[in-house]
Amino acid sequence: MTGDRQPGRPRSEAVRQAILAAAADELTEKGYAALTVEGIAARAGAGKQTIYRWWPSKADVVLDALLEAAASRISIPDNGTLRADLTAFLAATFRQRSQRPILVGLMAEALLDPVFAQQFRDRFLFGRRAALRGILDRAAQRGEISADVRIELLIDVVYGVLWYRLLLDHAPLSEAAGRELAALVVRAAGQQVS
Amino acid sequence: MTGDRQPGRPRSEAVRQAILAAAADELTEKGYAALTVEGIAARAGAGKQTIYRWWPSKADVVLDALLEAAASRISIPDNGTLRADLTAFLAATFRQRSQRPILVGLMAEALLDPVFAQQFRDRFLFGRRAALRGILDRAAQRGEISADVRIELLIDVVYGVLWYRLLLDHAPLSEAAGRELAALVVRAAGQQVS
Amino acid sequence: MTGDRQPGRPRSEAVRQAILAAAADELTEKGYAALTVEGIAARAGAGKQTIYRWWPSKADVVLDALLEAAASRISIPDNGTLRADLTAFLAATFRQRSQRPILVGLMAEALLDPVFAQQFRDRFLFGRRAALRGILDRAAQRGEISADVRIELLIDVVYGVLWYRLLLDHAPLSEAAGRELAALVVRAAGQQVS
Amino acid sequence: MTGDRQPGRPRSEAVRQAILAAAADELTEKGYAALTVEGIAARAGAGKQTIYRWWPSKADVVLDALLEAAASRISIPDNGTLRADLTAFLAATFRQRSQRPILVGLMAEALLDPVFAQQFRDRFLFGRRAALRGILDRAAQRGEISADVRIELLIDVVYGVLWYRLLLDHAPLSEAAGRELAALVVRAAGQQVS
DNA sequence: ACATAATCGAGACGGTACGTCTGGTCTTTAC
DNA sequence: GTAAAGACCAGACGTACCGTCTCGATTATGT
Repeated sequence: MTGDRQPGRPRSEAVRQAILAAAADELTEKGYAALTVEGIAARAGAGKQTIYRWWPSKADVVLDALLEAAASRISIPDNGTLRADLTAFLAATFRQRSQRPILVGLMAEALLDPVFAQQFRDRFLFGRRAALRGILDRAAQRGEISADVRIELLIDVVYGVLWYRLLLDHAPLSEAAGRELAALVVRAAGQQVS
Repeated sequence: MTGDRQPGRPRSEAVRQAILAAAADELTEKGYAALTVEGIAARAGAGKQTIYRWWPSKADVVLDALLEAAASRISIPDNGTLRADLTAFLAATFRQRSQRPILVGLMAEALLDPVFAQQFRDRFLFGRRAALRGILDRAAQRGEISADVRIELLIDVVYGVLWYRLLLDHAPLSEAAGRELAALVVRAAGQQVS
Repeated sequence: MTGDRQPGRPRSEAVRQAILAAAADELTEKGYAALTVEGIAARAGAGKQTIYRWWPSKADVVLDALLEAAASRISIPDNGTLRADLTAFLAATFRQRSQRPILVGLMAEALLDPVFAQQFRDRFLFGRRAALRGILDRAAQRGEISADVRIELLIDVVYGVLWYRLLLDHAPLSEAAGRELAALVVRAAGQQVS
Repeated sequence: MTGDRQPGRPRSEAVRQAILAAAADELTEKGYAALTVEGIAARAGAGKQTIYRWWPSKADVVLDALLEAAASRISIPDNGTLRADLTAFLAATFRQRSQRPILVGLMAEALLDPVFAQQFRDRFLFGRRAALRGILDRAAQRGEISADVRIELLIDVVYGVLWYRLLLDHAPLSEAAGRELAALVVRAAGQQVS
């Protein structure tokens, strides 16, 4: 009746965390582009093989590190109006500016590697979309969103602008920018005049 | 009007084009991630040094190849209404789907290399923004855009959605999608009800 | 008697020998000047890194290959007279004419690279001198060498003539030449008339 | 009757000397191994083509530079005895120790390149041999050299020891060493006891 | 004067090998 | 079986020179 265990030495949780921590440290120190499996292993005091055994690529390690750190999730606000909710959501999102290099690095990786791209979508991006979808769904129930506007498109608009600015870095991701974007989405979602 | 030439053998235009063509070929055959300077040189029948002499990185070669090919620019439509212009513009943009791997590769590079990022912005992205801005400016003169909506934000919305889908590949970039996006932008740009 | 081994995969003896063999083959096929680390690695089916890990330069690889092959050492003859010993020694030395390109190549390298020069002296040339010194020491004990002739100078004479001809290639290194040189050394070593 | 000149711009003597001087300078500064045609051309303010037009390799440039400098030849002494002449000759030779790196470099080149080797022999080494042969021939006429000793072998002994030490650098090339070598050659050349 | 012809500086060009770096895999011993 | 260590094959990196080539400019000879 004992919980069936497979034979052999069990995976070390300590090692796993050491690797994730090492990845995070290397990242903040040198940036994503200079990240190497070799470097992570060396800093973690781990063998390269140990990393390859559990993660298919360095991007997956970083993704795990990101998800590990993202325990402090963005809370989904509920202020009664779409504009207020959106503004709060964007402000909370923009506040995590320290994650920018990580997000940008992972996106670069996803662009170059379709296999990782799916991981990134499924384990990270879709989660964020779901949070936003919650806000918009509630707004729709309140009648704040016109029937002929697909909510998925609104999500694309919000995250599209967000990522586009994250990548291009041509415009600020300030709280004011959040307010402006929220206003635009509200306007786009609302009823047409005639 | 002085005809002063610098001394030494002049740069060979034939070689330049051979390299750009080779880069384009390698790209379509193997994809951006598998692109190497070595491979481009070999296919172009050129020395590696010749590439490094004129381009700081493989990304710059690809960018030049892209710009060279983009002689057949997207024409800026003028149909009298914002919705029609936008729909035509997006349709024309989406039609160049063969460029997707190139664009995605270059964006990945820009994310990893800030120096190249500036090149990419200045020589490519800003050019595309300018085209779109032309359409929106005309609409503004016609009074189709509310005074409290910044045109730059509308550009971010259009290209944000476009790039977000290009990168994520979670939604189609079809003509129907173009129509839907155009409608949304028109709605967001238009006069508020009350 | 402790069986302590250092951790990690041990160096592969098979690979070491494959590299030395490949070096020897490339050498006889193309000559020392055309020898490249790249070529050796390719022929040995080894990575370049593996060569650089264990040898500082291609010359050191060749030197090792030479020493490996020189297991069949020149035996030190003992025929009772200096003239007979010297003649036999030189004949044995000259017989290894196939080594000429190797020796010449290594000497060229030693001339251009002081670091390798020391290796070459210590691991090869001094060994040969020692062999000859054995012969001359025995002759000295027999009283065949005048007290006012330094044995080291005699060694320089023998190997000086040998190398000078090896390098210049202006006179044969035949058995007859060996006899003539032996005779001259005996004469130089012998007692003065008055 | 004018010395027929071919048409076209004549070779510039100034450039020729600038190149030889540049080669000599680079040599003393960086050593033979680090010498490059590119470096010589740059320092001389000359084009690479100009060098390749007149010299087949960098070694030939250096050889010309050496011969140019060797206008101050070693005078052939005539003191009446072989021992005195040889001692003086060797002392004069050893005194030019500054030439060591050049000689060693050229010898290395000759070892690696048979075509240059012939140049080096014919234009330099054989000249030196001839000087020594003059001394030995005179000694032979005076009866100082036994009939059964070939003069060419004696030359090999002298230059053999000289080059061997030049290359190996294991023993000094001092005036004392010259006296010792001269004594040995005299002894070897002289009449046998019995 | 003006063509002809060879030289010169400059530097681009196709190549080749360099020595380094990283990626993934494999082979040890220790636990 | 997992882990650290580190050797191994593979192959691209960016650099350095090679020897050749194409420019414009220069400097002579032969009309």
